[in-house]
Amino acid sequence: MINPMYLTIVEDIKQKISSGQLKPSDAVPSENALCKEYGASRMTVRKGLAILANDGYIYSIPGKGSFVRKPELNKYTIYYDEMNNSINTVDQSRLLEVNIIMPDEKLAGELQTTINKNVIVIRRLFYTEGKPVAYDIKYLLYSKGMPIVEKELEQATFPEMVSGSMSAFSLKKELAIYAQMPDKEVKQYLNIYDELALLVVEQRIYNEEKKPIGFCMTYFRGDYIKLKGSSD
Amino acid sequence: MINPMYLTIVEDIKQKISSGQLKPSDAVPSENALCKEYGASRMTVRKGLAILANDGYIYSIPGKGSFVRKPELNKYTIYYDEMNNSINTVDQSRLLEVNIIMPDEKLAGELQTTINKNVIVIRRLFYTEGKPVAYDIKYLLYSKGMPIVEKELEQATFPEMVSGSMSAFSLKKELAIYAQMPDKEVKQYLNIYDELALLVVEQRIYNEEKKPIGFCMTYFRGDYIKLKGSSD
DNA sequence: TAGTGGTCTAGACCACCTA
DNA sequence: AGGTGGTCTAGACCACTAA
Repeated sequence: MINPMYLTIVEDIKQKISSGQLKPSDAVPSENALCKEYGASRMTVRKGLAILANDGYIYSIPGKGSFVRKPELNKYTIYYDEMNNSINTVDQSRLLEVNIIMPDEKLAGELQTTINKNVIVIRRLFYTEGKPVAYDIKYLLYSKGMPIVEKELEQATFPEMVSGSMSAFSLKKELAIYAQMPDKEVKQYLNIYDELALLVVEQRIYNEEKKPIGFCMTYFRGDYIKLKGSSD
Repeated sequence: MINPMYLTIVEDIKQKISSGQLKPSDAVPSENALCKEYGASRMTVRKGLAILANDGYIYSIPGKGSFVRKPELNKYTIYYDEMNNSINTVDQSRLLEVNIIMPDEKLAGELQTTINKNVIVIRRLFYTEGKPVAYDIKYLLYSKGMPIVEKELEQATFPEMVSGSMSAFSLKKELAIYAQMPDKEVKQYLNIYDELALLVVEQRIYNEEKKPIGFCMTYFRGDYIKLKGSSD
């Protein structure tokens, strides 16, 4: 056999689901039935079903059976890196400001901290072939191990800045994406003289306990960014 | 015991990784070592390791061992539905056009078909509280089971339109997201009189063999859409 | 009570890697 | 040759569900 037996089971059931022979909320044959059908032991059958469950094809209810799941029609995976997107790569970065400030009330609320706690501000401009393509501003709660070398700060993405000071495995991250007209300040930074739309990406990073660690806004020239996502 | 043993193993190793006690590319103790450490059988240990591998914490190399994976810092999951986003819900939809056309060369290329094959066009306007918020245009290769009832077409999302004619499990989908200024046509449709940015979302749907089934562009008023994504 | 999935064991053989 | 992970077995006991 080229394939291990559990993969044969997986492929067979996937095929039955994809072809419509098994429809959402239909029952998959019981583990014992599959054992007999394939002449396999129960652990082997269960390994196959575990893979199907992990891939989102089925779910199991103790005492009842395994059933075909309704597919998630709206789910996509996106890889976001403020320095690289599907139509552009930042080849140069300029540090506009690195500072320690007291947050105003809005920022303090965003970071769930108080206005007398120090916050690091990092403002950068991203360039491609000498032209400014994005304006980036980050606010970080200080913690040990933060990069403070300018060369590092110029090149680091948001998660990278934080992952120096803690294991990146425990980070929770959120994105918000929207379109907006530039204000005067951003127009100046990005050399925008005529009408041009901005793509704005907000990033929030939390620790394991969902406490905010950092907040970031990146304003991309609309003609220099395209984000891509895909299912599976 | 409240937790099954394999979950204890999972939590222990996750904790060691999150705390930095085990770093990326470090070796996880071998299966036999874990068997002894927890007094468990090998299958139980392997079940724990399989979960860690599935969650992206470790990977295994036959003959060598299991190792801590570098976390994916840039990965996000986004749920996209042209009718619903994090700041707005479409409460009404108007069908502008349902038609069968011969594609021009650009569209034929996009759908990897020829200019003498029929293509369905569906153009819609989305409203919120009586105001137009998005202009939506879809091109579909015809196949059996397509919805052709107007009421269905008004309310269906792109994947829903296609999933009537085939199992949604076999679909591959892609998104592209960018910002753009509206042209005259879109300005009219969306009642835009002053400067307003558009968020444009392109959707592509493919069948199992990666052959295109449909292509869709949705132009959102920038003030009526915010897409959200998150890690894990 | 019979059937279901969830957990777990104590073996086995294999292919692979390192020394 | 000895250790590693990958596959597989033939049992076991449990909690849950349904008739």
